[in-house]
Amino acid sequence: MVNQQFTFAVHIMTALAFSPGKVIGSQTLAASVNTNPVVVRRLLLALRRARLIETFTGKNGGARLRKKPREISLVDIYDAVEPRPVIPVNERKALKKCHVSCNMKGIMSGVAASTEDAVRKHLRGISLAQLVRQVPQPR
Amino acid sequence: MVNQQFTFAVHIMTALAFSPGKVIGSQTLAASVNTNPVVVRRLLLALRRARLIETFTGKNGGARLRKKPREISLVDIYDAVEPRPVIPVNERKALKKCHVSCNMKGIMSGVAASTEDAVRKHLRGISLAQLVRQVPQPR
DNA sequence: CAAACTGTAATCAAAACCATTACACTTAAG
DNA sequence: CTTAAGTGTAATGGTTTTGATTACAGTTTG
Repeated sequence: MVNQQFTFAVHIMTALAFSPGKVIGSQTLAASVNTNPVVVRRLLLALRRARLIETFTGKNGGARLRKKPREISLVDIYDAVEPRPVIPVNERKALKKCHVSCNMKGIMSGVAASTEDAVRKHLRGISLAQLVRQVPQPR
Repeated sequence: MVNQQFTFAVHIMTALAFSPGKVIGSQTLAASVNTNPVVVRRLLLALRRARLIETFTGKNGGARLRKKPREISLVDIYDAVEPRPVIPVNERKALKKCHVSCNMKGIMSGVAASTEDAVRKHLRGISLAQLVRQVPQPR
């Protein structure tokens, strides 16, 4: 399986959205995701850079959403963690005497870019609020 | 990200489409992609399984398209090589006492599936003929 | 001041990828 | 019918990517 950072980040954001206003530590989040607190902290930094959350150091520190779940879409999270492109372009050098080889990089770049757009457009249509709503709420 | 198999396969198919009816060997294709013939042959097998090409063993062997480029879309190639999902779901076991943790797998599965659909739908709209048309034709 | 955190660097191990070697089998051509 | 040129396929190896872990300095609360 490839790069779970996006998956982890969505999990973290859903957890934060599930406890509105509450500051949650990386330890707790890591337990929910079932990974290491350092892995979580690295993602929290990325999410903070994207201004989706704020973090607090020191005792009782942790993270909290900066926007309402309704105002956060999955593309925001996607952009925050900057995963590698869905379709990687072959960067090796082309065979000079081959027309196809010489043009494939440009052609595939187009395919890769439009596919990336399609993914981002799709993710833009899914809000964090929608995901939180799918968690049974026994509160 | 999807691995380069899809990218390689598209390159191979474009090369085959560029020389209609001609049987091309894995050596030649490998040179165009700039990879190893064995890598190409493995992809050719996948493309054959998907009935997109036919292959010939023995001297002057190689591969050839079974359909017109206009009738082959990138999703056909995508399905042939079966890349890993664009969004991997976290398969680890959930933290029992955490509602979010217990439901994330289901929630992310939905996101992953719909994203995969979006990618496939996008690729369905791109034909091999369109790609070949982007190769300058000095013939 | 002590306890509980974050921020961050460094290191490790496992997994994913692709390249490569090797070789049996097939076919075309002389 | 023999040779050259291919495919089909397994096995192995090296590199890169990823995520886990350890370590520790700095921050904040009580």
